[in-house]
Amino acid sequence: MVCASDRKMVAILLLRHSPYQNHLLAALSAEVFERIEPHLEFVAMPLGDVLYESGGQLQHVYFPTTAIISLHYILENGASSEIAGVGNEGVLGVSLFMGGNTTPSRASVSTGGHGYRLKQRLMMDEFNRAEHMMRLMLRYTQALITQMSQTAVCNRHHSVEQQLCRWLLLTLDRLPTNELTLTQELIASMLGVRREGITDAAGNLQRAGMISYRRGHITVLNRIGLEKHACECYGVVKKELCRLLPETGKTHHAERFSK
Amino acid sequence: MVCASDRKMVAILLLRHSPYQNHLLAALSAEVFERIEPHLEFVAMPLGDVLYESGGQLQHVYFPTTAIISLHYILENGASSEIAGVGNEGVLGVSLFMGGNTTPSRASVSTGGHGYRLKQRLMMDEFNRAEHMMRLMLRYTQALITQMSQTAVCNRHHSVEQQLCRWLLLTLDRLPTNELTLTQELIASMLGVRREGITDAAGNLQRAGMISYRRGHITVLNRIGLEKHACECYGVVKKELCRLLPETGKTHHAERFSK
DNA sequence: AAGACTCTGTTCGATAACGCACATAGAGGG
DNA sequence: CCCTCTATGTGCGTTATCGAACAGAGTCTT
Repeated sequence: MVCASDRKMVAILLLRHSPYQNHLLAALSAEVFERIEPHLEFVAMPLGDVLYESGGQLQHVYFPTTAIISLHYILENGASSEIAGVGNEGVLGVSLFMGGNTTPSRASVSTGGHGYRLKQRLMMDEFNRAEHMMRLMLRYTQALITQMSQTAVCNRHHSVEQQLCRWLLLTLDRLPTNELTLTQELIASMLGVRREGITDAAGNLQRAGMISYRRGHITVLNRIGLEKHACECYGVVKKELCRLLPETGKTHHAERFSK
Repeated sequence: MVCASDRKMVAILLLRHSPYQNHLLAALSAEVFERIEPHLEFVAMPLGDVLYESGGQLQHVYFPTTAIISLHYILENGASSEIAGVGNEGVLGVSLFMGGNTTPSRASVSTGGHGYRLKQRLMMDEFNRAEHMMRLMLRYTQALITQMSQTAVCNRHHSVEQQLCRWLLLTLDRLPTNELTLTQELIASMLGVRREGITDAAGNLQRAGMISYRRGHITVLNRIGLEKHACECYGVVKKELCRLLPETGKTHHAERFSK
């Protein structure tokens, strides 16, 4: 029988599906991990899937590996904005262990992929039983809080173009490639602006040589350029994540924030 | 010797300073409360006082009674926005027990008054030792998360006038009177908009008979009207707070959200 | 290969908020 | 009581984003 850390290496080397692709799961102690592993359920998360509806009861927490989940709030008039995103660095469903069980926002898949989920009951048992799990989850929650506050300030003070840069970078950090598969329409609904605004901004970035795109695909050509063009918000969110969860390791890119 | 609940009644009847004026402290079990009471330090919180600076180390958590604290984020260019407010319904310094110890925002007093504080060390001891304290703090933190997300969406989609209504209502809920003592300039910096924008919006509300104001003082005349005029955001934040912390009792007003 | 559909580019006027300049008017200190 | 300081009111022109309408272009289906 191989031990947990061996399996971790194997999974990474082969780039097969593995719970270790999620940074939080990977940061668990061997003891905790081995206890929950049998209960981790591998799930497909196709684009658009709604994992929970505003006010609904949470049955699971989700640890995305290749998928990205968007938490967004839908106003009475139908307008909406993304409040935060959750990728392989995090977990969906913090309200479960925070004690609220529901939140007034919707969680839907913004980048199709896979992930693992854990039943509410098991998560709570673990949270209450293992100091380690609780600390990790609370620190992640604080990183999420940072992301939300930053979104609030950014919405008020920065241009659509700057926000687009921030959003692209945050999304890129959760992907293994430098190509995003999504339409301008979708990005617009994430940022809560008009689709035309994204067309404008993306056009500018393309002319500046930072990105290149075609129907439903965006390739980032110059990451450093994007970072310079983005507002400070990206850096703050990134730095806080690294500070709060150093054991989750560095993301694919963005080494300059990993200090 | 009087017991805790006797003292609570006495404090309320006499309207003297008492830790029970803070809803979270009041919601603690007698056992926990009696343990921390000797360590609660009564502090004055004059307008403008900075309780902590972005990135600074937290030495205490603060439980406001009559003061209101504003968490705001200050951008590199000096612009700023309030991300959330903390009054007698809450506690300042959640990052302490969430495990981060610092947050990238500034906390300053937006309405002068008083409160109690507890040393970091004692707070942590209690958090780790008493299940009750931990649950309460986590549920409050989730309410705070709701407030932050709502701020993000509100910043994007609602007019200055609607936001002013929301802000007035939230502030009013934390005060025993229906008069706020602050300048338009100050409100503007809270909402992250121009002072002239507030002058406009406040003028409209006054003409509509909902408020009346003079230099540095705003009196709310028609609370129901304000609620109707505000965006949905106020109600959502309020309802979540009541849902998550029912034991903190209803606020002075806003009974319609206490369902 | 053709057609349908969806995504992207572009236009136009409308609107909300900004930035600045300056006038007026309370409030508090000497 | 006057004077000064600061808060509030108002009027510009400027800018960013919105809202709606439509043309072109890619992609997928049949």
